[in-house]
Amino acid sequence: MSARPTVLLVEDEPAQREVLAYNLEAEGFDVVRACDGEEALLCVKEGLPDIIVLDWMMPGVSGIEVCRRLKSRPETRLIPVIMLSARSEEVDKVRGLETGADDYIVKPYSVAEFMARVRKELRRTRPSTVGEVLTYEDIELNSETHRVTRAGAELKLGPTEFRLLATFLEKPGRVFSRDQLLDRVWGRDIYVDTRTVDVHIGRLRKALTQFGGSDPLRTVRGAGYALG
Amino acid sequence: MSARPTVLLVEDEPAQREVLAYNLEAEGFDVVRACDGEEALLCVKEGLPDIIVLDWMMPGVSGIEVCRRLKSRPETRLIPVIMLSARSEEVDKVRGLETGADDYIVKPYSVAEFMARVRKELRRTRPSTVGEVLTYEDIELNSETHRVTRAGAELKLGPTEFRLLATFLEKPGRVFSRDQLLDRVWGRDIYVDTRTVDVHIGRLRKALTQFGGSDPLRTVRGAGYALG
DNA sequence: TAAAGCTGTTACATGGGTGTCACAAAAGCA
DNA sequence: TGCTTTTGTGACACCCATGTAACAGCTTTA
Repeated sequence: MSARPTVLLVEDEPAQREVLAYNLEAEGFDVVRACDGEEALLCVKEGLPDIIVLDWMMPGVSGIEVCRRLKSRPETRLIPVIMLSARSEEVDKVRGLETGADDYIVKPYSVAEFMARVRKELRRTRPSTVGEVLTYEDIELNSETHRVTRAGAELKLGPTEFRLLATFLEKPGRVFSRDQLLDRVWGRDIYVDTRTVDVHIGRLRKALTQFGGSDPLRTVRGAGYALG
Repeated sequence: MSARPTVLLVEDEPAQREVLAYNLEAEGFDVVRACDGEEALLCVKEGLPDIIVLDWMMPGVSGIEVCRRLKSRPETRLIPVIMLSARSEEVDKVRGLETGADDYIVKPYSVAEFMARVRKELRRTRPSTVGEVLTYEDIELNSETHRVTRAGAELKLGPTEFRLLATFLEKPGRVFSRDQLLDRVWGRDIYVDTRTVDVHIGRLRKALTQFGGSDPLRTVRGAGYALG
């Protein structure tokens, strides 16, 4: 599956948030940041993350409430949730787990401990994540060596096409809207014309079929693109 | 590699120190003693030990400071460090781990436990750190003699190029970003311009091809560099 | 102490990747 | 069928990432 698991990091305090984000990104995770409960729920709706790190105390919708809602919906129930809290009382811990959180970290904690917990949860729920090779049919993308092959032949594609293909390979079959692709491939704060996506899809198609083979990309009119 | 691994034992209290030294020597280790942080750093500079046992509380440069310095330098980063401390508070433990210590033993401990931890760290790190010869195709790097050859001919390269090549040789094919290379080759807390990596890549390329042969380094546009 | 070697920075050339546009083609819709 | 909307794609100008020479500061060596 995904070589870059997506972590939804929900923490209202900027300093804390960025420290964790820095370490997660350094380890190769895609980090989606959220500052409060409402934003968190929105992000989950946008694109399902592979794991959620949730601060307990937040303005607005609290972490505990977010967790409760996620765990009560079938489509989000299986996403592991790690709760962060400043309170160490056993009572809180119990309540945290009762809402369905999969793990619970009490501040202060070391970054090493935090990373270990995240990896543990991901190992538990996505054993296939450990491999860094994404495949779909005869297409292989190795994110470690940055090489892409189709039916054994190496394909030459630019950085943008590479990330684009990687995005599709993470969730084969899923339809990505142009805006979602811009977010994931180009970056959240980049302003680029939507049609640029079309052009790069074209380039990716050309690259994927340069040695023959059918076009694996599907255009979903009015919605976006999908792999397979 | 030496049949007798060298242990650098840093402990200011003589009784403690001699008990540990006695047991280490009985098990066939070469023991180098140091009474404080400054002496410890000097010993490390003299000749790299295979493992370091470091007392937390010491006059002058503290154990935690010694550890931090060792872990921030590429040439000493891989030496395992075991911290000894009388404090068992969680806070201290966290701080100890954040400095990069590989293990942490809280006093009082049994000698058997101590020896077990030392053996464990050596088992973990020795195969890859001590006297290993790294190869890729016709390139050979001997970390013990600090010599590099290609197709049998000895290459002359500077310290930075040496560590750079060693980094690539540890994972041939893997793409390292410039930031990752700065972390691993220069050191985590060194601030150096990213482009410096490019220059040293160029120097390494020139060194590797000075007697002919193709350039084994691959530039991955927008991502970094890789060997092969 | 001088010489040699190494390092990090800067500046400049260059080539390839990028985004945008315009128009063609296709797909929906009435 | 005719019209509108959406998508495919060739062309092109731009500019950013990379390669590299030059240089000054620093450390090591003779």
